[in-house]
Amino acid sequence: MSTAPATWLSEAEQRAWRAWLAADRLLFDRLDHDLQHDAGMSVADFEVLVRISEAPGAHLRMSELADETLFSRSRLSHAVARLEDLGWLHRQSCPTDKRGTLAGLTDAGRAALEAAASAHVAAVRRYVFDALDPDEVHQLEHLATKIRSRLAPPDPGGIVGCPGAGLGLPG
Amino acid sequence: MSTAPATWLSEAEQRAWRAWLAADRLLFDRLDHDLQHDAGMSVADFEVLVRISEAPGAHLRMSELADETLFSRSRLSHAVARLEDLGWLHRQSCPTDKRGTLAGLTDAGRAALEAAASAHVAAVRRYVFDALDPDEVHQLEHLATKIRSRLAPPDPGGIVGCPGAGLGLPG
DNA sequence: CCTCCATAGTTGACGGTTCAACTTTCATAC
DNA sequence: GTATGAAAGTTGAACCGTCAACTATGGAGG
Repeated sequence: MSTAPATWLSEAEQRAWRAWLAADRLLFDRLDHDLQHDAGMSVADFEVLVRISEAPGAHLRMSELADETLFSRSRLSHAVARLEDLGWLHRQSCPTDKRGTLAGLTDAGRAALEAAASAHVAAVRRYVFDALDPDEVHQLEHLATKIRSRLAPPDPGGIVGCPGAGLGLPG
Repeated sequence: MSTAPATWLSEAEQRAWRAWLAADRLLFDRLDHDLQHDAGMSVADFEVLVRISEAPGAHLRMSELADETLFSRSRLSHAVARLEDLGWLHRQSCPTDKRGTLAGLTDAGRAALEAAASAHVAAVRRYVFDALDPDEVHQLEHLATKIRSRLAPPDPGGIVGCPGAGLGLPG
C-alpha cells in the first residue's frame, strides 16, 4: 500500500471531490435547518410529502414511495409513521393487494406541504440556482445523472400515468 | 400561496435538483456501506482520520478539525471519542491553550487509515471519476465551489504550513 | 391444494447526529 | 486583580436511520 498510488485521485479529481463533499454538507445542513425552523419538517419529510402529492389521488404504495425517494423500506416505514402521528398522512391497506399499504396525504398534510414549499424552494433557489446560469444548470443535471446511472437502475420517472393530482412542487 | 409560483424552479432546474438529490443519496449510501463493510469505519470517520493524518505531526486541534471537516463541535467530540475507543486516535490537552484538545493519530489509526484508503479511493473512482472526462471533473469542481461559496466562509485551505506529515490521501 | 419462496411492510434495538446545557480557560476592560 | 464575555470542548437526551428479525400475503410449480 505504501508504494501503490496507482489508483489515487489526481489533483484535479481531489479538488473536485473535496469541493463536492463540502458543498454537499453545507447545503443539506442548511436546507434541513431552515426547513425545520420554518415548517417543522426535514427535507426528507418534505420529499415524502411531495412524492405523495404528485401521485394520482395523492396516495401511493409504500414500495413505490420508497423507490421514488430512494429510502429504504424501513426508513420509509418509520418516516411515514411519524408523519401519520403528525396528522399529515394516513395509511390504509391496499384494496388490490392485502400485503400493501397506501400512504395518502391528509388535508393537514397538504396544508403543511404548501406552507413549507415556498420557503424551501426559495432556499434551494437562493443557495443553488441563483448562482448558476442555464449552462451550469444543465451541467449539474448531466453530472448528477451520469453518476447516478452508475449506481442504480434508471429513474422510474413516471410510473404513474396520471399527473395533475400533485401540487407541481419540486422535490 | 396558491397563486404564487413566482419563485418555483424551472423544468430544467427541477430536473437538475432531483438528479442531484438522487445521485447524492445513492452515492453516499453506497460509499458508507462499502467502507463500513471493508474497513469498519464510516466515510465521516475516514475524513476525520485523513485530516488528522495531513496535519503536521499527525495531530490537530479539535476546532481546526471541526472547521476542516465541517462537523459541529458536538459531532466531532462524539466521533473522536468513538475513534479513541477504537484505539485509532488519542487525545491530549493542548500545551499552549489549556482549553484546547489535540487529537492525534495512533499507529493503529494510521494502519486503519491506510487499510481503508485503497478500497475507498477505488470506490470513489469507480462510482464518480471513471465516468467523467477531465472537462467534467473541472465542471464538478466549479459547480461545487460556486455553491459552497454561497454557504460558508471560504475553504480554510492550508491553515497549517507544514505538509509532508500526511499520507497524501483524498478526503 | 399445498409447498416454497419472493414480495410488502413493520418492529425494536442499536448507533450516530443534533440540540441545549454546562465547565473550563482565555482575553479584555476597568 | 477582578469582572465579564467569548471561545474550546464535553455531555446527555432526543431524534432519526440502519440492521436484522418477523408477520403476512402473493404467486409458481408439483
